[in-house]
Amino acid sequence: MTAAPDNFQTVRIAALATEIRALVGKLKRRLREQAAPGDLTPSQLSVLLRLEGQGPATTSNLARLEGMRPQSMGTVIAPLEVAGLVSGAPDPTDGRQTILSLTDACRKWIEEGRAARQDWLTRILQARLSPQEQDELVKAVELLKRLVDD
Amino acid sequence: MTAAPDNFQTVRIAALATEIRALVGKLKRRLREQAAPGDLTPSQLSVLLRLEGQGPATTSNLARLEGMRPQSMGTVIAPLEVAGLVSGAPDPTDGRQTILSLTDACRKWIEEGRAARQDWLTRILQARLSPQEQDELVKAVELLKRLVDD
DNA sequence: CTAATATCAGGACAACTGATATAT
DNA sequence: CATATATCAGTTTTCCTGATATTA
Repeated sequence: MTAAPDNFQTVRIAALATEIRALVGKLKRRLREQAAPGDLTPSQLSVLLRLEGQGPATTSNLARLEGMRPQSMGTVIAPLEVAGLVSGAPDPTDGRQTILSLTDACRKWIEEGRAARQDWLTRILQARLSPQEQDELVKAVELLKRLVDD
Repeated sequence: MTAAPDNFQTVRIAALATEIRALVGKLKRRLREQAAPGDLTPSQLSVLLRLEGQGPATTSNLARLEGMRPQSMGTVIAPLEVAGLVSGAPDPTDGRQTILSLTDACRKWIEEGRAARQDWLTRILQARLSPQEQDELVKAVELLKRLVDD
C-alpha cells in the first residue's frame, strides 16, 4: 500500500503535467473565442514582446527562439508588417537576411495598450484574483517561460 | 510622471495577460511537437479528467463544461470510444441522449499512467523545477483553472 | 559545392459554422 | 410546434512538410 516517496512525487508531478495540458487547451479556446477581430494571435504577441525586449532579429532567428519553422514565422510576421507594427530592413552585410524591428508606432501602441486594455483575460485577472494571487501567477508564468524557452 | 496606483496595477495585470497569451501559444506548440503518435490531445485529457472527477456525462454536457460546441466534442470523444477509454450507454429516460462514462480499462490506465509516465512535460517539471517551485506551479494552475472553468 | 535565409505551395489538425434527423 | 441532442458536411486557423531561389 505504501509507495516510495519518489514514486509519490512522480505521481504528483505527472498529475500536474496532465492538468497543465488540459489547461493549455482550454485557455487557448477561451482566448480565441473572446478575441476581437483586430486582435493579435498569441504567436504575434510573443514576437512583439521578444523584439521589444531583445531588439531587432531576423525571421529565422525568431523562429528558432519561438520553437517554430521559418515558414510559419513568415506568416506570423506578415500581418504585423501590414499593420505597420514591424518593419524589415535588409542586412547590409548579409543579403539573405532581413532585419525586423519594432516601429515607433508599435512602441507607442504597446505602452498605450498596457495602460488602456480591458480585454477578457485582463478583466478576469483583475476581477477574480486577489493581489496576492496575481503575484503567485506572475511567478508561475516566469517558471513556465523558463521551461518553454529552454 | 507619477501614475496613480490603480493605473500602475492595470499596466501590471495587462502585461501579465500578454505574457500568458504568449506562453499559451508556445506551450501548445511544444506539447504538439513532443507528442508521441498515440498520445491524447489536451481536449481529450480534459474530458477524461472531468469524467473521472465528476462522473458520467453527455456530449452536450461536456461541450458546455469545456466551452466547446457539441459537434467539436463529438470529434474529441470518438477516438476515446474507439480506444476503449470511454463507453456510451443510451439514457433510459431520454432517447436523445447518450451517457458517456469511463471504462474500467481507462481508470486503470489513468492510475498506471500517473505512476509510470515519463513524457516531455513531466520530465522537465521534475528535472528543472525545485519542489518549492512545483508547489507554486500547482497553486497557479488551480487559480487559472478557476478562471477558465468559470 | 555546401550551408543558411526566405518564400511558395500544399497538407494536417482541431476548432469552427450551418444543416439535418430524432426525440422531448 | 418549439426545444434539445447528436451528427454529417464543409470552412477556417495555425501550424506543419516539401521544394525552390538566392546569397555566404
